[in-house]
Amino acid sequence: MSVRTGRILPRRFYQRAAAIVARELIGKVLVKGGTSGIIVETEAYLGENDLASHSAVGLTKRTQVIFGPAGHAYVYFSYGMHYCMNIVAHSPGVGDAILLRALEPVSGIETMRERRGASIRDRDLASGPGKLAQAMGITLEDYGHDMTRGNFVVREPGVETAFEIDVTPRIGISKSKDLPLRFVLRRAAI
DNA sequence: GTTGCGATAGTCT
DNA sequence: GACTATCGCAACG
Repeated sequence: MSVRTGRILPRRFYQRAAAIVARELIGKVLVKGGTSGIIVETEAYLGENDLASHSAVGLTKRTQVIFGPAGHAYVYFSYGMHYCMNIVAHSPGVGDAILLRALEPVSGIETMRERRGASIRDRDLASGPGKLAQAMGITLEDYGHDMTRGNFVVREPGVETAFEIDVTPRIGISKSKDLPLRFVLRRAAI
């Protein structure tokens, strides 16, 4: 099954504040190899002044990429068992990033099921940060990858459709938890 | 449908 | 040595 998609999002798309990029990533298509999915949930992390952000601890070996140029992948290992996928935003030195929290699978669904488990339902294949990374086969090997090149990119959707975006506080953090920086594609009423 | 909890390892203090 | 940008399962209703 082939799925029509539009152009790769250019570097300048990412060279803006994380909150704006996070909102505009909703409805775009994450593509890696033969797998792809519509981005339906993101969170913005705002750099050094945002205590919930990894960049708040400053420049370390782990956080180097967040302080680099926009449009690169920041992947980290969490809770001893999950990878989480972020894309760096804004300008070098700022430390902005967007966490990709959930996808709606589009293609390569059988590949995703091989990675996630044979009995997993489509809607649960990538319905969380750790699940998204597992379904797409994202690991530390993707740390620093340029998301405007290669076979791991974000594209415009093939067909533009109207949708609404809900904005809520971020999930699973203990600091700065009240900021409205989580963006969710609102499913059309069935 | 919901809530509660244990697993597990890298990173920083 | 504490903490974590999580998940899946088990128990319940």
